[in-house]
Amino acid sequence: MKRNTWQRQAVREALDTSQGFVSAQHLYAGLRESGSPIGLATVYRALADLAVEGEADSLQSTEGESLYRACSTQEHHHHLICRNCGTTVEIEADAVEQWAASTAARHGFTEPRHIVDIFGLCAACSAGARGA
Amino acid sequence: MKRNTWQRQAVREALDTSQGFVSAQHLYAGLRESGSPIGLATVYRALADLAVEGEADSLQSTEGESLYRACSTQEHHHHLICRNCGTTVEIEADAVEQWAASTAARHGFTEPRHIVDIFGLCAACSAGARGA
DNA sequence: GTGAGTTTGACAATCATTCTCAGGTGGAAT
DNA sequence: ATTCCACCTGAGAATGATTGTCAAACTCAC
Ligand SMILES: [Zn+2]
Ligand SMILES: [Zn+2]
Ligand SMILES: [Zn+2]
Ligand SMILES: [Zn+2]
Repeated sequence: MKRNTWQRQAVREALDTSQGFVSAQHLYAGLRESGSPIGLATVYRALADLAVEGEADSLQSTEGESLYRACSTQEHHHHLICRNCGTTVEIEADAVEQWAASTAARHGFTEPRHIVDIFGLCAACSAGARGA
Repeated sequence: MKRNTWQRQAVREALDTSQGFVSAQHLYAGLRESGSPIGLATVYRALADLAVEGEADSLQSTEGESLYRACSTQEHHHHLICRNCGTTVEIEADAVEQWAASTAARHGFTEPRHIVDIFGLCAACSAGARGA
C-alpha cells in the first residue's frame, strides 16, 4: 500500500499547478524555490509512481528527459503540445486508436501500444513568431 | 561539405546491417567487437549527422536512449516495432498525417510535427510468448 | 501509543552523451 | 605526386539526468 506523505502531496500539487509537461528537475527546482525541503530523489520517485498509477502522463523530450503532466482525464488520450511555451491540449482520436490496432494486427503484431503526439506552435506563439 | 571517411562508412554499414533500431552504444560495441578501432564519440557524431541528413531515422527509447535505424525510404513514414526482438516494419498512413495536420489547425497550432509509433510483439515473438 | 514496514534524503554511483583539444587526414589546388 | 589546411577523429574529462545506498524519520494498522 502507498503511504500518504506530504512529499507526495507536494509533488502532486506542483504538477497540478504546472501548465504543460515538466521535468523532474524543473519541478524539484520550483518546489525548493517555494521553500519546500523536499529531496530530489523523492521527486523522481513520486513522479514515477504517479505515472504508474495513471495520475500523470509522461513522455520523453527530444533531449531525452522524462516529462510529466497531471492530465484532466485518466482515460487514454494524446497531446498537442506547443514546442515554444509548453501549452498542452489533450486530444482524443478514436480513428487513430483504430488505425493503430488494425495496422498492428495486419502485420501480425499483438499487444500493440502506441505513442502519438503532435508538436507545433500554439496560436499565441504563432502570433509572436510572426511579429518577431 | 561532409568528408568521406572510413569511420562514417563503417557506421553506415553497421546501421544497414542492423534489423531494428539500435543505440549508439550498441552500434559502437558491435563495431569494436568486429575489430574496428573506431571511437565512441565518432559513432555519436556519425549517427547524429546521418539523422540530420535523412539517411537514418531516430526515436527515443522509453529509457531515454536515442535509437537509430537505416530505413529503406527517406520519405516520411512511421514504424511498427517489436518490443521483444526489435523487428521493425515501416508504415505509411496518410490518414494519420491528415489527422495530425487538421487537429493542429483546429486548435490554432501552426508548424505541426508529430511522433507516431506502434510497439507490439511481432508474429514470431507472439508465438514464442504463448509457448513460454 | 507502539512497532514494523515504508519512505525519505544526502550523497555516491551509473550511464548516456557531449566537450576538449592535440594530432590525423581528405581532397582540392598546384 | 606534394602541399596545405579546414575538417575529422579519438582518448579522456566533463556534464547532466537518473538511480542506488542506507541510516534515520515517518505512517499507519493494531
Ligand atoms: Zn505556445
Ligand atoms: Zn491512443
Ligand atoms: Zn519480435
Ligand atoms: Zn507522419
